[in-house]
Formats: sequence, C-alpha cells, structure tokens
Amino acid sequence: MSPVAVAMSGGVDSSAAAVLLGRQGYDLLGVTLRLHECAGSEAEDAARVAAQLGFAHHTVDLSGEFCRRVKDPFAADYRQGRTPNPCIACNRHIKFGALLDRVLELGADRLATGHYARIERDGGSGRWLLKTALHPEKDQSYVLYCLNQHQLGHTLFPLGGLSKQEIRDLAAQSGLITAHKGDSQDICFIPDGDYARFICRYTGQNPVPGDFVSPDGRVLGQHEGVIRYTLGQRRGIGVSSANGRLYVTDICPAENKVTLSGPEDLMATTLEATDLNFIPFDKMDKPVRVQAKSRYRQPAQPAVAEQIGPDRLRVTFDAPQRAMTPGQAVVLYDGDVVLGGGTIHSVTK
RNA sequence: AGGGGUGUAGCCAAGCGGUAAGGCACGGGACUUUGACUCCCGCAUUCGCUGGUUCGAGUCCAGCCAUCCCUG
Repeated sequence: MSPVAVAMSGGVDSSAAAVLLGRQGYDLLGVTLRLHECAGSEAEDAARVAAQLGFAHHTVDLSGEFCRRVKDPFAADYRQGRTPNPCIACNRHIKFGALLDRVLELGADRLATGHYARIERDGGSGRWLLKTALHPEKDQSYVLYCLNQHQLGHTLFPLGGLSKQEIRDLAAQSGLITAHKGDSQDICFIPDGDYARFICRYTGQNPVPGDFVSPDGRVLGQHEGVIRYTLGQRRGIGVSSANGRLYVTDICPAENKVTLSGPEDLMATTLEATDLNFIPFDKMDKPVRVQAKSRYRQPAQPAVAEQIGPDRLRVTFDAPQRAMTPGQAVVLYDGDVVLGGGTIHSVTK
C-alpha cells in the first residue's frame, strides 16, 4: 500500500496528526517544507518527531515557488492597498499544490496535514466535500476553501474530528517533543509580525508617506505609507479625535491617501469576489442562501450568494458587516459544508 | 492702546474651596496559523507663571505671561 505523506511543520498539530495516522495503520512518510532561510529548528523538531514515531522524513525546498506564489503577491497586494491572506495562497499553491505534487512523485498517494477540517465524499455526486472541523473553535476550513477536487481527493485531515485539547492530550501521552509548543501565529515568513518592514526589505522600496484624510477631504495627519494600513484598523494611526475612535475606512494608493472615519463608515452589506472556487459543484446556477465569512476569525453570517460572471461572485449579507476588506477571502457555507469562495475584490454599502 | 474670552497630560475635556472625571492617542497584555477588530491593564504628586487669602486652592484675589476675538 502506498504511504501517506504527513506535512510536518514542527508544531503540535501536525505531530499529532502523524500519531493518529500511525495508529490507523498507515505507512507514513514525513515531509517538511523549507520555504525561507531561517526555518531550521522547526524542521529539526519535525525530523525528531518522525524519528520518534519511526518513519522517514524529508525536507522539501519550495522556497522559490513560495516567493513566486506567496511572497510576491503578498507584497504586491499591500502596495495596491489590499490586504492579502498569504496562508490561503500558500495552501492553494504550496502545501496542496507543489508539495502535494512532490509527494505524489515520491510515491505517496495522499498528503496529510494538521488542519482542523474534514473531507468527506458525497455519495450522490461522488465529489469530495470540505467540511468544517467538528469543534468550531479551531475550525480552519476558511483557509482551505480554494482546494479543488484533485487536491481534496489526495488529502487527509486527521484532526478534523478532534478538539485542540484532545490533540494536546494525545501529544503529551505520546511523549512528543512538540507537545507543549504554543500555537503558531503571525505570518510564517514574518515571525516578528512586522509585515511592513518585511515588504520594504523584500521589495527594496521604502513606503512613501502621505496624508490621512477625513471623508470630506480634510487632512488629519501624515501616514507612513499605504502598506502599513488595512481597512478597519485603529491602532498605529496616531491621530486623535474628540469624537471617538478613528478607523481606516479607505485606502487609495493612486493618491497615496488613507481615509479615517468613525466605525459606522466601515459597515457594508455587499461584496464582489473573484478567483472563485466551488467545491460541491462547478458553478452556481442561481442565487443561493448561504452562511458566509468575510474574514477568518468570524462566525459565518447569513447571506445570499450569486455568481454574476465566469469568475465573479456577489455576496449580499442580510445585515451589514464590518470592514469587509479587498484581498481577504469570502467563504460560503451550507451548514458545515464549505461551498467555496473567492477573493474579495470590491465592497459596496 | 482699550474691551472681552481662554490657558488642566501628546490632543479634546470635566472640575466652580476638600485632596485631578472621561474620551482620543500612546504603551503593555489577552485573543489569533493572515491583516484587522475586540477586551483587559497602564498612562498629570499636578492644573500658564509668581505671590496672596485659607486648616485646605485647579477652583477665591493680585500681578505677570501666552493665545484668541472685537474696537481703534
């Protein structure tokens, strides 16, 4: 039987995934991505866990691919006043793209990861379905909405039915060296969280200061370059107001202006998305009532989704949503089934 | 030059004789496999300056300084 490749980040989750698969009798092969220079200790932890569990481990260098498909678009998006989600691009093109291709070449027939989501086969249509994790607090289906049938059919998510506590307990009982590591956070290629500095270094171009303006055009202060801001952002603005908190409500790279206003100006009900992917079907024939998420950490909200072009989706929420942001993903759900989603292109009230 | 107003933290601002509210900004933390949001904690030994009255002064009085408006 062909082995299952386990994508091991060096964290608790993927380590626990390996334990679970081992218990289920799978023949395993560990793989760890090398995506940037300083990823040494994580790869070492992954290798040690693989040794501990008794299977081979390889490092796969996809740093060039990662630049092209994740870092370059990341920097370009910010420079255009958008706010990308690099994890989604990475899942689509790297983990379940180039890495999956590589492990299939290596003779594995599936790739397993430590994501909290579930994959099931729809008996009627025969299609693979992506579903939310059983325990909603750790659900990561949002960042996986772009997986296609080929990718889903060659993927295992062993953690999808378990809670974070169960995973931690499992890791501890198994004596994994990664059992007590904290959850990862921040963008993996920007460990200090200073993404603006990363973009400056990566592109070699310094951000150009410009004006903070009010909705009616008054200059309120100076910003430090449009890449430093995202819709709905409050902190780091440095502009005080007698009328309460100010938020970024618009970013205009063409004029190098950032608009500041009160929270009411962040509310909108409709968005349009491109870069579509649907999972239980290839396209939407008619408007569909859904629950939709316009950002990762947010409960899905009732909405109507309608495909209005070959690669154009309109989502109209029942109630106004706060700071829906171009560059982020909108993901559609029918209960626990991920219908698909796209990249937010524009937002209207 | 004369008349009036105003001076409290980086900004806005309460306070009206009893021991410096609040908001914004800022800093820290929590939350979080993206960016944000949110929440929690912190943030004026001191009220333009100098004197005076008082047991006690940001609060009352005097002078000075600064600033704004009006009249010449």
